Parts: sequence; C-alpha cells; structure tokens
Amino acid sequence: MIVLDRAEARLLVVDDEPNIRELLSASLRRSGFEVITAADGREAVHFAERTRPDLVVLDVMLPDMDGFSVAGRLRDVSGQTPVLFLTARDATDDKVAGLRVADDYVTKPFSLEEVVARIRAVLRRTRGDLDIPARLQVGTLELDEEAHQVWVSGEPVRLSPTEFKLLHYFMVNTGRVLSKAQILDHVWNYDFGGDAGVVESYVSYLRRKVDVNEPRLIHTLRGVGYVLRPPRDD
Amino acid sequence: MIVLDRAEARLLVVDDEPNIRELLSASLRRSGFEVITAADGREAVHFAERTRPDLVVLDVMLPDMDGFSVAGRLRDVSGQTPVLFLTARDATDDKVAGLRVADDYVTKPFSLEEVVARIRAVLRRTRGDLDIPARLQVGTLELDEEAHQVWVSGEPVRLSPTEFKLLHYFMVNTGRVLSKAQILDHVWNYDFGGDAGVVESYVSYLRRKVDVNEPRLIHTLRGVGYVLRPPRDD
DNA sequence: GCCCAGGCTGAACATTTGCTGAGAAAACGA
DNA sequence: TCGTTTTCTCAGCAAATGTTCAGCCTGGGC
Repeated sequence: MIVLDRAEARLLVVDDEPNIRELLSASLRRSGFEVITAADGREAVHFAERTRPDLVVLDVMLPDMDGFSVAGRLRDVSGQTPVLFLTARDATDDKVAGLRVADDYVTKPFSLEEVVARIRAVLRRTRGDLDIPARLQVGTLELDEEAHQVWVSGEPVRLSPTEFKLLHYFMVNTGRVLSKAQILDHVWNYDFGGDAGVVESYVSYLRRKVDVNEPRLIHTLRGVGYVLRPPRDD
Repeated sequence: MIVLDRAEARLLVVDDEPNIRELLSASLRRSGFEVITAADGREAVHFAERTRPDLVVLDVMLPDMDGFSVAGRLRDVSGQTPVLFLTARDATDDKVAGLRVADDYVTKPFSLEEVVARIRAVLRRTRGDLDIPARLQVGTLELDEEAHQVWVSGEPVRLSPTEFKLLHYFMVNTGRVLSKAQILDHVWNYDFGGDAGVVESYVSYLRRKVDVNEPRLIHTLRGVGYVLRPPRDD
C-alpha cells in the first residue's frame, strides 16, 4: 500500500451499529481516507456542517431520522456532497427514490472491497479525481472498474462477481502478499461464516480464466498467502 | 545489544495470562519498545487514557470484556491507536468477523519474531514510520518483508516460512551473536517442545539456499551460537 | 597427531498445506 | 416457473514443510 502524506479524501461514516461503524472506519482509514463517524442523523448533520466531508457513507435506517432526510439536510448545509447509501439487501424500492447521479448505494451485508471501490468511483465521478485510476494493468492483464471488464492479452474474459472482486483486490495490491484470511476479510461479505477454503477455490478459478500465459502472475506462498506479481521479478 | 536513546514506540500489551504478558513485554522491551501491560479490559482502557500508547497488543479473550469492545473504547479515548489482536488459532466463530477492525492479528501460539514483525509493519503503515525499514540488506542478501521475498545477489530465492523467519531474525540482529536457545525462543512458537537440534537443521538449510557466495555471512561460534556478519570485518 | 564434544547434513518420517473436480444449494434471469 | 449461473463445501491427491536422528565431520585442546 502506498503511504499517503495526506488523506485521499475526508469521509463521514454514519451508522447506528457500532460494529459496522468500527469495521468501516478502520478499513477506510487503512485504505488511506480520513474518517469521521456519527451514530445518528443529528450527529451526522452536525459533523457534516463542521468538517465538510468529501463524501458521506450513510445507512438508510437510522434511529432518529430516515437516511434520505439526512441526505437532504446534508446537502442543505454541505452543498453537493455525494452520498453512498448503505441499505438492507431487500429494500429494493425506496433505494432509487433518493439517488441522484452523484450518489450510489451498497447493500448490507457488503464486502469492504465493494465499499472502497464504490467510494473511489463516486469520488472519481464527482471530483474528477484522477489519482484514482479507473483502469488497472498488470502484465497482460487489464481491468476496467467502471465497465466491470477484464482483458487478458486484449481478449475480454467473463468473470463472475466474486472472481472480479478477487482479481480487483489482487490488482490493487500488486506485489503485496495477501493471506487467505485477509482476502476473506476484504473480498467476502462481512457476515460470511465459512472458512478460507473458498479462497483457494476462487484462486483456482481465476488462474484458469486469467492467468493462463507464462510467466504466471498469481503466485502461491505456502503457509503465507498469495501475491500478484508483475512479470520481470519472479 | 544496541542501546537506544529513545524507545521506538510505546506499546500497551493486554492479556490476562501472566505468562504471555511477561513473555511479550520482556521480548518487546528487548526489541526497543517501551511497554506497559494490562491484565483486563478495564485496566487497558485506563492505561491507554493516561499513557497514549502508539499501538495496543490486545488479546481477544479477556475476563471482563471482549477484545472488540475494548478496541472500540480505546479508539474513543485514544484516537486512532492501531490494534494488533491476539487470537486462538481456531477462532472460526463470530470472532473472525470482529477481527476485521484490527489493523492486523496474530494467532496463538505465536512466535515472538512474528509479533515483533507485525508490530513494526503496522507502525510503518499507520504512522508512515520510516525508521522501520521494510527492506533489509546484508552483503549480497536482501529481504523484503512486505513482499515476503529474498534475493541473493539480485536473484530471488524461495524460502519456506520457517526459513524466512529465521533469516529475518538473523538480519534484524546482524552482528549480534545468537544462541540456539535464543533462536528457538524467538523464531519458533512459544509452545514448541522439541530441542535445539531443529535450529541446526534450519541453519543448514539457510546456508545452502542463501549463504552460497564467499565471503560467508552466517558464522558458527562453537559452544556459543551463530552470527550473521556483514562482509569486510570478518 | 589424537581425541572428543559440538556441529553438520542426508534420509526418513509425519504432518501440514494447497489444488482441483464433483456436487449440493442458493441466486439469478428469462 | 425452469434452466442456468454462481457460490460454497468437501474429499482425495500431490507436494512442500517440519522434525528427528544417526553417522560423519571438524576445530581446538592436549
């Protein structure tokens, strides 16, 4: 991970469950963001007024007021601040209601990978933030986040959602060793209860689809984890 | 041992087992950290408030409160203090989900080598602490912690996890004589029951893989131990 | 040069780890 | 609704790793 001398952006995370709040803020800090948290709507508006965040991550279900009202208030006090909504998986209707072009949403239970990716995407759209590349490339491997597409030596490859997220996580962390536990923690939903065996399966799928040419890019480090390594330094 | 004029960082170690607490604090002090210990959650929060540690090493299973609540409280009182969790190897329960808030974690039984390495890694990441190098070099030998890779004269070398930890221990202690007992204590898990014969085996493996060029770097001191000595002052 | 404790190393063995194919179950799309 | 895709589990296999040990080697004291 690149160490930034200043934060990528300032985020306000709003959720009434302390677990989720902690999970998100810890993870987002690790991803290089500056994070402020709030437990309910009132607090959220208050902090937003004072700190002017670049983006708000907002649970739709809050104890004191509904997320969309909060979003409205936020915009009153904080201008065009984009919002990433957190919603329950089955709340299909009300979602669309409050969404503007600048916004996006993620359903609970989410994976950290997903949240970070969405935040970056929104920031890219709203600020034209080009420190955040939309296209990743490692060796003959290319991945376009926005188009949700992957090419191997220029040929498009079909990946399932999980395969895509896993590959994305690998590419964002090129050259860094990732333990199976770490991969599980970031790529799978936070409520996933299974063991790290899935990761092996998906690495196997990925290799078959994506790592077919020599030199191989995805390396196994026994007892440690996996690395995606660019060619040239086996 | 090199005497440091100031501590590398201030740590708070929290574990209810006195053995583990002692083991850790002694070892961490020897590694140049300033260490405060606490036996339970209440104490931990109390000390954290007063001493503002740079990092907290925290057992997930505490008598009075669970480690995650402690971590939450610590963050409340002490800002963004990073946390390294200690957990049982088979913690496949809801614990695992909570571990995601950790900046890193180590499973029991651990090796001291591992704990120290993780602490340094976390401090490097969270503070951008560059006194702590991510890459070690001795003679033609290079070791990158983050990429978990070793080169000899620029050529990558494959090491097993134990070989890697042993070499790392040698490189961190370049020029210092290490007895077999000392090596056993730091590189092997604290519950390892075998005798120091293993160390001889692994030194042998390491020499074959890593110490192939003249002048030799790993020296045997009969009846005393081993030293990794940089060339030029044999 | 001889001796011996300590050190070295190859081989054997047990254990752990990772890979993969097959299949059950759930989610998805038409 | 039904077929298709996707996710996840599991078991068998193969290979790497960890550990022990016995026989050989070696440095250094005499």
